[in-house]
Amino acid sequence: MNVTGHTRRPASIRDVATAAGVSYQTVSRVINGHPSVKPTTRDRVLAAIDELGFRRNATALALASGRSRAVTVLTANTTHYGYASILQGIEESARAASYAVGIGVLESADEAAVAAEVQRAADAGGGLIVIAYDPAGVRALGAVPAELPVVGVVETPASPPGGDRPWVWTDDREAAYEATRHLLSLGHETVHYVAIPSSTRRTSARTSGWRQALKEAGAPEPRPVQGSWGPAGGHTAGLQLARNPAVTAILCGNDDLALGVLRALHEAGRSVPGDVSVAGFDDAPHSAFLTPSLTTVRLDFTGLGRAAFALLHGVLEEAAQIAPHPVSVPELVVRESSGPPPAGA
Amino acid sequence: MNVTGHTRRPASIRDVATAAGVSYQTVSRVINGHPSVKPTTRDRVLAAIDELGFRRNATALALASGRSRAVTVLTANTTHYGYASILQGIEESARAASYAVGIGVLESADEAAVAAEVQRAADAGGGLIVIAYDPAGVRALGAVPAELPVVGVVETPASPPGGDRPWVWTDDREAAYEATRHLLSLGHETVHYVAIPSSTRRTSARTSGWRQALKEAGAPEPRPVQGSWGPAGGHTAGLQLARNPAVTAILCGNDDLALGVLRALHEAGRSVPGDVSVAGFDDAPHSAFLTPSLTTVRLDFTGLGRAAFALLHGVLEEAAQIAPHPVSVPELVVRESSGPPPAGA
DNA sequence: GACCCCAATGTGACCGGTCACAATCCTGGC
DNA sequence: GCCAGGATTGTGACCGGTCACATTGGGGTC
Repeated sequence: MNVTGHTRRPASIRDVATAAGVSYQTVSRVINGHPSVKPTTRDRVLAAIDELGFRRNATALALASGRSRAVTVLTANTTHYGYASILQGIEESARAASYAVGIGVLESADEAAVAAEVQRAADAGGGLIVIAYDPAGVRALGAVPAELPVVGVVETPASPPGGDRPWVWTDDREAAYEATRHLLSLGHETVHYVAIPSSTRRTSARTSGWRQALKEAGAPEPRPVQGSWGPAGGHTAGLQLARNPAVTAILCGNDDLALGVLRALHEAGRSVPGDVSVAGFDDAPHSAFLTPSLTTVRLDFTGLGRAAFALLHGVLEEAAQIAPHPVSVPELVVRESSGPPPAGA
Repeated sequence: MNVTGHTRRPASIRDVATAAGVSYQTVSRVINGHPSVKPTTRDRVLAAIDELGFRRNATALALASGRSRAVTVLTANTTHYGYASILQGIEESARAASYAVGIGVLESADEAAVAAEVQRAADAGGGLIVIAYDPAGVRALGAVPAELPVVGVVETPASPPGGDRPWVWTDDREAAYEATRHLLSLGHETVHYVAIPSSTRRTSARTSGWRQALKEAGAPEPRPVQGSWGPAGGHTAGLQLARNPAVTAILCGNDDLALGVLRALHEAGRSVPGDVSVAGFDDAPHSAFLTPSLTTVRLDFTGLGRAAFALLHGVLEEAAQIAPHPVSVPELVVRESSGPPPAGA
């Protein structure tokens, strides 16, 4: 360890080289684990490295070699549970692989703004992971230049927005299908749906899973209510649905939405699950502790993030053991907010 | 724009130079806005830049100049509301200043693990922002080498863990004080406290604000109940408090904790605010939509993040207009979960 | 018309690594 | 005892920028 105090510039490989009495190239070989270095020499170099507290300069490495061991995550949001968990999963495995993680937030879905963000991310070097659950993300994924290594975390793999690139996804369709079936199986005539904003013009995977379950059961298909991402949107949608006495079951695009719906029903004087059943999506940490606790579908966002990184890692290094389809299985969690419809209905 | 298709290596300043018939240094001057370049020349260079689609290589810039326009945020968590919001605030202003944002998660508070993370962050170059609301963060802040530009987001500015470095903080003490006073003013004999884990051994700012309010009112000071960060911890603590019929008011270290407490009280058959009043901390997005909606203290985490970045920015560049004490003012938000104590009490 | 000065531009070295290739050292085979 | 050939090690150039300094070209001033 360097105890001399004068820690001016950090030591470079040439400093280490002179200290060990070898050439800088030999030092380079040692830190890269190159086989043909005489053990004696290696030890001398390692001693010098330790003595000078040498650390390989990541910037220089990136410049000289081209590879940068870095991922930039492009996302429209960092605070929502799902997004944050994906990010956490990415960071976790990136750290394990000693990759640096950068983030870029897509504040607006505006074409120019998105393009600028993608550019910035590209400038950072390394790989890219784009969370494409929303219009901004989808647009960003599409704006990534073809030569850049990128993995998309997408809502649904069908009809890729950005060509044939690697994606990961959760089976939202199946998840929505199961949740809807659960509600129907309790005896509800049909299930209403409060949607999160769709990432594209097309019908979202969640919506189509819900629709399929209704169709299979021969249940009437009400028009989905458009929500936003947060509880406020759910609240608005919930007030609207609460006015309709025929509504006895509501599936929500995510748990925050469900929270808002729960509140709206309470304000409208309709009890849950006595009058109306509510189910959410994601199993956010607080959902189990609501009153009533929320029936929801648990999605493994962290695992999704890990899978995304693994995929990117495979693309960036040929040590690629890419899991073919890293789809995690959604799990229905039944809690207090769902039950049979009221006797009269 | 480059339309030739063959986008091999991106253009460098030397490519631009030959294209414009000048030396690379002149190109460098143009992209840096150096004054002494003849307008004619500048235009020629700009044309070449546009033609070749040149973008300055951030890595090379960092290596050659030393400055890297990057911040790394070190945090123990990315999913909790407060942390995520701070991160969002940082990213927001970093983007505005065209700084890259990196994140490093302190998964364990273990000394060696923390030191490793700090090292990694240091290797990334640029500045550092450490969120030091918890033991891992505090330890990380302490482990940052003196020569590294760093800003700490700390719980309380007194008795700095890392020497006399720049920090930002919110006035948690005042916030807790106000919340407690609010509950006392409703007529409660005293206020119980469910604490978030303290960042240090010492009494946290929130705890001491609560204590002060009690003392001033001459109210008895019950022992704080130790919670965790999430709803589960609040639930456990809440069940414990619910057993004590004397408890009529509970202040919680954050809204997630309060959520758990609310649930526990419900399970114990104690109504809120009829039997017990509950107040939280942070004003998370869902708190307004709980049933009952949560009385809490709103803290401007995003603003805190912005302030942290501004401070760091000032340290990194002498264009430093550092706001002296970027303390945002907490605001009490009274909702349904707090009210007068039951008549009999 | 000589001289000086400053605006405008170019040259070489350097940041801290890597890569490709050259040079040296040993060691065994004949 | 000589030489081939692999094991070790060293040299020079380069990645794409910046920095410090040298060089050129006019436009005053006297």
